[in-house]
Amino acid sequence: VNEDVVSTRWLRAAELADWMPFCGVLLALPSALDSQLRRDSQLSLFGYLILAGLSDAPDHTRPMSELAVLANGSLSRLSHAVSGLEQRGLVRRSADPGNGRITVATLTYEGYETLKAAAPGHVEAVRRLVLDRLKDGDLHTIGRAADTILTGLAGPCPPLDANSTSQS
Amino acid sequence: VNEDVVSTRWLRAAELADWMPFCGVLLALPSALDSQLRRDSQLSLFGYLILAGLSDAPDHTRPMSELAVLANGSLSRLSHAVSGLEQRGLVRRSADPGNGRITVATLTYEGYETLKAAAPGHVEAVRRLVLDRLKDGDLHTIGRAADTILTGLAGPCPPLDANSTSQS
DNA sequence: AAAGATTGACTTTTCAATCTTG
DNA sequence: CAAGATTGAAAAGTCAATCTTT
Repeated sequence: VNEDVVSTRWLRAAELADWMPFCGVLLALPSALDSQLRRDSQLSLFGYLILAGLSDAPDHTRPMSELAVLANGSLSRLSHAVSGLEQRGLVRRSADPGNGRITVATLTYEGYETLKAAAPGHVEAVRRLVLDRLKDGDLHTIGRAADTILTGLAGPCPPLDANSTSQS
Repeated sequence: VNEDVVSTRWLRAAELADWMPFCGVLLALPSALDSQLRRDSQLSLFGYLILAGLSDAPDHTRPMSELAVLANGSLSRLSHAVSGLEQRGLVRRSADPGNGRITVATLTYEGYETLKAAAPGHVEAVRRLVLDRLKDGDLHTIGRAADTILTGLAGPCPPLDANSTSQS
């Protein structure tokens, strides 16, 4: 019993049986949503979230760092992505009048139209791939759980060293 | 009320409130797991899944296409990734004796050792970031739901055209 | 000097084209 | 010609270094 399968050695079988499909969804669902958006709207999922994040804001405008959090990406990733959207005329960048070190991004008219055009297809995909497949109440359970997980993702994940020296 | 926020126009508020954090986890959790593995074990999450997939197989050997499914990636992505692992001596490729068009990947001794060394830290991260934060039963609910979603991800996600012409 | 953001170099992923075997 | 797999070029993402404003 000591030369067990590595991937299962440290997770109990019951945990593993639930973690593995979840992990699969984690890896495969974003790709699927991304593909749909690219195919039907020439927009990445990240790009979509950027436009959506701006559309929610007063004046369709937000500081970059705020937008990065909304779109679940690093500031650097956002900056690169916004450069692309800006070149396509979907977003405009400008310095915040009140604070020179803040850059705000603003949704252009075309950006808004692009988002409006992309939304139905994206939401349809979310329904078809996720919402419609869940049993009643599952979405809510998942939503609450996700909220909790998200909180934990803020802090770093320290390496394990002297503390949990698991026996072999 | 007609110039509503685009991102919320097509999902009911209750759905959105649960979908948004889930979407956040979808985007941010893989990165977090990836970072931990890269930092502590010089392995990507995808690379880890490849090694883990092989470690589960008889003779530590699997056809590429089988491995691609296990690791939740495309064959092309797998091929590139295995090239990297092969150069580092963690995996070996060879033609299947029984069927010349099948390439099988085999875990080397070093690959197995690398996986063994990486596993505790990875599993610890999974616990810390996910499992420990879930309420009793939530993991199982999520696991079942994920299984269902995964099934749906197999088929394509057709574009929406003449069918669901939503009113504005 | 720290916050906010950008940049460039490097790595990873994707997409379409290709190659090889059955 | 279809299945299994690889390749190369282009796109996207990550990381560390940098720049500017406070």
